[in-house]
Amino acid sequence: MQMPEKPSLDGLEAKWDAWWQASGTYRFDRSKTREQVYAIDTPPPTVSGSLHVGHMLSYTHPDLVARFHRMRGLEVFYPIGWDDNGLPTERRVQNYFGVRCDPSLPYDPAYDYAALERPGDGDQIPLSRLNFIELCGRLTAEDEKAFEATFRFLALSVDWDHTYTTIGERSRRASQRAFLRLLANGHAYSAEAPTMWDVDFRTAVAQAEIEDRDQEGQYHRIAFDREDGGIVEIETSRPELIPACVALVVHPTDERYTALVGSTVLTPLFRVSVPVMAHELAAPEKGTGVAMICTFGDVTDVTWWRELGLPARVVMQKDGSIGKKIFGEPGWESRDPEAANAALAEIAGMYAKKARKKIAEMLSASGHLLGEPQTIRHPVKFYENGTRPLEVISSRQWFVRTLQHRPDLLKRGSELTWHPPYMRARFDSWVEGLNADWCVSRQRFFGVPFPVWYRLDANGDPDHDAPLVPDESRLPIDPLSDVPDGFTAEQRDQPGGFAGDPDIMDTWGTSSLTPQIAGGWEDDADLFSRVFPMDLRPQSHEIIRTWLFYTVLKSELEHGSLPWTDVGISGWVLDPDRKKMSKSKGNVVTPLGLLEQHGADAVRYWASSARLGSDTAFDEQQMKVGRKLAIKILNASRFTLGMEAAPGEVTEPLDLSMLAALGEVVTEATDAFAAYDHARALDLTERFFWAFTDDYLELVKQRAYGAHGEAGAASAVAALRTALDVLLRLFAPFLPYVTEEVWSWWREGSIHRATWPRPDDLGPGTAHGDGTVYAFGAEILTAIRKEKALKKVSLRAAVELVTINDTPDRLALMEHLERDLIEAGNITRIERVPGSRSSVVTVLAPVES
RNA sequence: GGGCGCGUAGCUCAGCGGGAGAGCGCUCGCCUCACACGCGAGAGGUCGCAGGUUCAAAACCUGCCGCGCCCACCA
Repeated sequence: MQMPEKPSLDGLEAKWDAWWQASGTYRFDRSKTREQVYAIDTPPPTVSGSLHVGHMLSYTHPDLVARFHRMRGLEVFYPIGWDDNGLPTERRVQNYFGVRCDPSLPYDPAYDYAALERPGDGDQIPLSRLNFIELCGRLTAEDEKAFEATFRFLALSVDWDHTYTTIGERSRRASQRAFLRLLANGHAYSAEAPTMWDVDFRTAVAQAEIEDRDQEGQYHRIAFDREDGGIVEIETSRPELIPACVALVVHPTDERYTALVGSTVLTPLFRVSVPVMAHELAAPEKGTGVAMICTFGDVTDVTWWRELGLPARVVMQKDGSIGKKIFGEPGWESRDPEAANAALAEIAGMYAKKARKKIAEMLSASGHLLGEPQTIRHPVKFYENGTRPLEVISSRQWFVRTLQHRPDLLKRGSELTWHPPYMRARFDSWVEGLNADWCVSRQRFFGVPFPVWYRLDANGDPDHDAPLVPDESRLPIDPLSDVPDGFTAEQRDQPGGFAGDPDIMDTWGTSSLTPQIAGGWEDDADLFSRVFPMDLRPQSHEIIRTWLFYTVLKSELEHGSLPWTDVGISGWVLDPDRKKMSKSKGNVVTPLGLLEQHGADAVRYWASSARLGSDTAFDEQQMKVGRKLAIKILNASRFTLGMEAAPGEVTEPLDLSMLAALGEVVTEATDAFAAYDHARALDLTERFFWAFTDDYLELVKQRAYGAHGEAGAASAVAALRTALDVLLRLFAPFLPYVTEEVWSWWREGSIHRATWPRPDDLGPGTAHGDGTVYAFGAEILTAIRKEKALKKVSLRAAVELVTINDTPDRLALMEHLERDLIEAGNITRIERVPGSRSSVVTVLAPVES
């Protein structure tokens, strides 16, 4: 036995991480069949900055499950990826290097990126699309190394030979293949349609990436002139869109306005004749009950525009400014084109906010603004990463059908086993609230391109209705570099030639395929058959509507099945103010700093004590408790294994009773773990362990040293070792480093490949024993200690007499405890008084001077 | 506006039909030959509020109040 004189936690992480990697402890054995495999669809963290404290929580949870099932004999498929593609990375690269992507520039294969690596440079150096993509790849590769180091410190038992990136070749191939198949079977389509648009990033965004933010705005009460005299009053928070107004709308049953429906009114300033129409969505209680329909102020406008068959007069441009249009031309008829053009010229080029103020002034001057604008707070839609409100802009985009699959998706949601179950409500409410198909194209650069080209007609106009697609064997392709079959490179962007689709996919277009990418879908059909559908999707709750939803959708459309059977939802880490731990705070408290300060086992202990689904307070105190537990395990192990007496048969009733009690813990902890309640499994184990060291060790210590002969010592040492062996394995998923360290002192191989304990491991005695003797012994010991504490004497202080008043049944147990108690309490004599009460009276010996 | 979750000792939480609990913190002790990075003991709570069901409610039902989150068409 190799046991250090003074055991310590220092350096355990580096030592065992290296050993695990070298011995392939967590390597996936792909010879196992699907039934023998437990597969986890690990979240690929976004590589656009640093890990934060929340990651320590949400990545520890699946690791606990992985280690539990691995020890139970399943082969665990536990891959990990890095989500590097997407807008957050582009933004980070732009800020980090001071560059911007200019797709009009030619690619420079010899570009000197080293010259750029001056963080903080504010210059906007233009880079070609491919150079920009290469630069993104360089930075994310650095981040990925740092992420891996932190996760390995945390002891995630992933197979580090099995990693992927979402911009990598396998991910691009899988994403493009999935897209082509969706296109082929009609689940994907492109359309020129109004979509939510971020004017800063200049890209379409999907419903899932939109969030409401409460903003200040102004209600403007505005008069529209009726052509037969009189006015109609409307209220709007967006008067700058009056030039884009195509109609007014009222509710069909709103008697105030019934007579108006069918008439026309003139828009103020622009003098455009627009109809007053009726539609169910008009809310009589909002504003005046008359709404202005613009192309497009919001998504309701889109509905009205479509359902009422209105024309489009768009003034909002893709950069968020008001464009120049010419009134008087077809589609832009006005009763006074000159005035209309003059009015538009006043606001052209302005962004929405400025134009709003300007047009309010103009309306005021013309007498169409009624009263003062009323300041209000109202929800405004933003892209989740954006800073300016979204606009509705009409453009050509790719969509994946979701609306028509709603019933199937709800059914899939109900087939999933959710941990905790109530999280399913979030999935359901999201699916039920879907109002648009998934807009999956982005007008960005660092992502997976759509693998399609378009024929150009003689005028050079693309034929979007019949895209040219590559054979799947060519994937992945870049349509802006690669050439479709039957064409030559010279025909690119030439009339009669072809053009590549310039867009990339929503980052979720790739992330929604993590089970397929990690599982080797099509690239490695053999592997895929052994891991898919997977067992567990661990994730946090705020991405149920994105990652979880899209993954279920893709799996349904491609495989007609769920991608996994179980979902485990981790909560958030809250700072002491009960707010979600913010990025800035997360940067002050870095994961690596925490791991170094408290030790990985301690951080894992904190994470493990949080149940799935519930948010958790960031609590370094709890990490200190975890560290104390790990140190206690070291010391208790050293004590147990340092006993000189040889272990023998467990014969003493106290020893058998302790093992029986531990058997109960094994059963309950196993059940809890199997039900994804890791926190309960830890709690049960920890509770037993502390009582084990405080009471059991104290009770048998002297006997184990040989105070009552060889047989008594042999029984105690055997029981101690058996208990230690089982406790170490129960602790192993939570505290992988300290348990591996102790295991290495006296056992072969890794504890993380050892068998998860079963009640049978506690020996035959447990079959007919129970914890009664052990519990009673602890109770008496506590009573004696209490007396000493109250008398403020040492726990070694001699006790002259202990009188135990109790029922005959319980007193009978003393037969098995008396000798051990006398040693543990330094007692001269124990007297038993039969009765009905349960009490212990202790008489201390006089203190010797 | 709809939905979900949570309100138990100063803090973090467990308990979810019959004893109000744990850890931390606090107080008081103890160098006891595994551990002073330790050990022992103690104080501390009308279990958010109000009704109801029950022999019995922290736990079940109803209604409030508070907190957090998810969803919802910006007039």
